[in-house]
Amino acid sequence: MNRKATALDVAKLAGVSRSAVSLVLNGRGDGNVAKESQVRIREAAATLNYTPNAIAVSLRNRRSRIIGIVSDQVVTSPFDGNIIAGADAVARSQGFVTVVMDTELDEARDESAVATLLDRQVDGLMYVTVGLRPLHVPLNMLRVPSVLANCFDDRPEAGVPAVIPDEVRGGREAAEHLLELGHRDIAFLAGDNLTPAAPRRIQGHRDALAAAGLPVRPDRIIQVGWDIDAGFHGAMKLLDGVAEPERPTAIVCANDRLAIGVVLAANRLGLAVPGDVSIMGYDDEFRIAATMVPALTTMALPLREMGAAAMSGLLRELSDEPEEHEPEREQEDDGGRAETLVPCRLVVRESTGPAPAGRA
Amino acid sequence: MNRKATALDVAKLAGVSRSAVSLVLNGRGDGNVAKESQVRIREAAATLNYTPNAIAVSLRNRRSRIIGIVSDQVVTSPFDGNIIAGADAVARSQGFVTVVMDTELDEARDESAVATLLDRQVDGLMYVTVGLRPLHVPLNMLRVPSVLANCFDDRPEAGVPAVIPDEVRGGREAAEHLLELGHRDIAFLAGDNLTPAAPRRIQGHRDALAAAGLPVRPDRIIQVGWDIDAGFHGAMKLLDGVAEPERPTAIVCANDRLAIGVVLAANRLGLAVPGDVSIMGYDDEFRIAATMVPALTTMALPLREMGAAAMSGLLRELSDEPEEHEPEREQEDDGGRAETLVPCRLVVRESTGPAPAGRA
DNA sequence: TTGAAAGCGATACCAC
DNA sequence: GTGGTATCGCTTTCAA
Repeated sequence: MNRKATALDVAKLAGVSRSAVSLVLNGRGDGNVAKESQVRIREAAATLNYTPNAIAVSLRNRRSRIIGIVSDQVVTSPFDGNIIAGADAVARSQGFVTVVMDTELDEARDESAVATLLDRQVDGLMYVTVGLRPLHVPLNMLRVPSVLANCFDDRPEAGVPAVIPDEVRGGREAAEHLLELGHRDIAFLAGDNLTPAAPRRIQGHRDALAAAGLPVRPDRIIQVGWDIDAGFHGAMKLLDGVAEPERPTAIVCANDRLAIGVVLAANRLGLAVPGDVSIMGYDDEFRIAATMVPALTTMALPLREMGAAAMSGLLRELSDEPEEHEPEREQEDDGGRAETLVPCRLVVRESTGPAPAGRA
Repeated sequence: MNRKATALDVAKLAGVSRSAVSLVLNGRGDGNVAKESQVRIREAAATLNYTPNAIAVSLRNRRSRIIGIVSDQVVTSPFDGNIIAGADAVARSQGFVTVVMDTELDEARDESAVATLLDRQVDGLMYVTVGLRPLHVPLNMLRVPSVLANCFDDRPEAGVPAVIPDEVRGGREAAEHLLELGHRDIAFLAGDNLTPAAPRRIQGHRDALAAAGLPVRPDRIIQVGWDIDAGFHGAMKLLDGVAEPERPTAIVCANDRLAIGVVLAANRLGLAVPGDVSIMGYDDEFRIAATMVPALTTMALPLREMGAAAMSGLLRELSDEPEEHEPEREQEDDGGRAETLVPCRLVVRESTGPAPAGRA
């Protein structure tokens, strides 16, 4: 066990040539190598505890069965890690492994991370971000099949397929849930527009209200921030000292931390959730939404699904063009960059309920 | 740009041999290659946009300047990502890159993750966990210099250095903060003992009370769980319907989510924080502790520092034995496995204050 | 000062 | 059916 065994060691022990070893261990033995030799080779490999040196294999084959994942800060931040989990599961199921490099949001490191990965002969690349966002893909990413998860390149010529959540629909279905519960005065709390997630969710919200024939009051859409304190202050503005008929009966928050702030405010004001006011979150943040008191009704981001879909697409592309990557063949079949929308999932828990009597 | 340039291309363009290229580009040009050739080589490399094929280099050198990081679920869970950030920063500063593989808490994948990394010729290995925990290091990890971050192997023969937070001291200093504010009746809320973090923090808490000559009431140590709802119910037990003189004036939570639950309960009961009861968190969870209402006083886990310390130690070991790793030389200088304790950091915010008048 | 040649470990073609 | 050999891209030693 001192130094790892090589194919040559196996060959010697089995009394055959290196080529025979290679053929047998790669499943191409039948019809090429005598059955008897095959057995001896396998035995030798087993006793020597032989595994091929992956470096040598990739050097030779110019392909590594490794998918490189570049993350803007998925690894180091608390969010969206399940995108990577979903991607990794799919990759593993097809005999690929993933390695991740995190740039900690430093765009200057994009190119070099990709270069490092490319130098290691990754077969494909995936770029993952925390939160939906547009970006310019690092140019060298185009050298191998690539995919974007939770982000997209809005320059049409980029041509890198993207997998993102269907935020508009998510916003719409959140509102529809509340509408079905009889709410007619629904506020929406979100952060800034730095991420397109905010305007898209709001858009869906508006769509739903409009479809229900309800007016969209501008003062019911509040963009305050993304954290607990923002939710708290936003809710105070909406609820504190406001007479009951003027109070919204439900508040949709663009993430679960905002919702925590809103609940905190409601508690402070002596308002029952969901008795007096229904509160929805968004994201279904792990260890947050489900354990809140009350447990948060929320719109779950399809993180694992997104990662899985992105990786599936990437591997499909990989197997389609087994030999050489042609960056020229830019246009997708549908004549543009492919953008896959994955639907969010409504999770009903305890923080939403019927509108208070008389307000429906 | 179609196919990557190789050293041979550079040599041809510069009109020299491949060896010359190698020498010059690796800084060993002076004294071996004519100054003039050196210039031509560098120019050629630049125009061809040449970077050495990392795979070939590692095959040749049997070393890659890559550190493999195995994570139990740091990547995919929301916690402790900054350990990796800290480690990566140090590695990068010394010309190493890190690649991460996450096992999603599936111990069966430990060995294979390490094997994959080893097959790629990583020069060193780091194992990182979410939350302090004991483990059995994968055996094959001993083949290269390795280090544990946020975890430890309690079998003395393992001999892998570990970097972990000083939880006992953290628990002690949390209590001391409250003691200094005049609190005399302090409760402690934690989760189960599945992670040694709980008993260690409690130990520190007891130590501090004992040192202050205060009794440690068993009913003031409550182990309920790690999530918001656990904090809520624990707090209700402590505070609901309890007459003021019998109520603890401060509650230390073993993480920030528990603290959220406690604040929620206090709000519900009409108790002011910190006016009626002071509440401390632990971890300084990103985007949670600082933005709570009120902002949480907490004991910050030194995640970045731990990652940095672990990586520094690993790289030091790597440069100490540049040639061959000898797994035999097991004993550390101090005669046992080295365990580095990194102190936690008290962060005072708004959720703690002086004990209520008459209760100090 | 320069270049030829020998590996690093594995694969695949091609004679035998 | 089998094994020799070129090759992947680079580093390093050794002659010239």
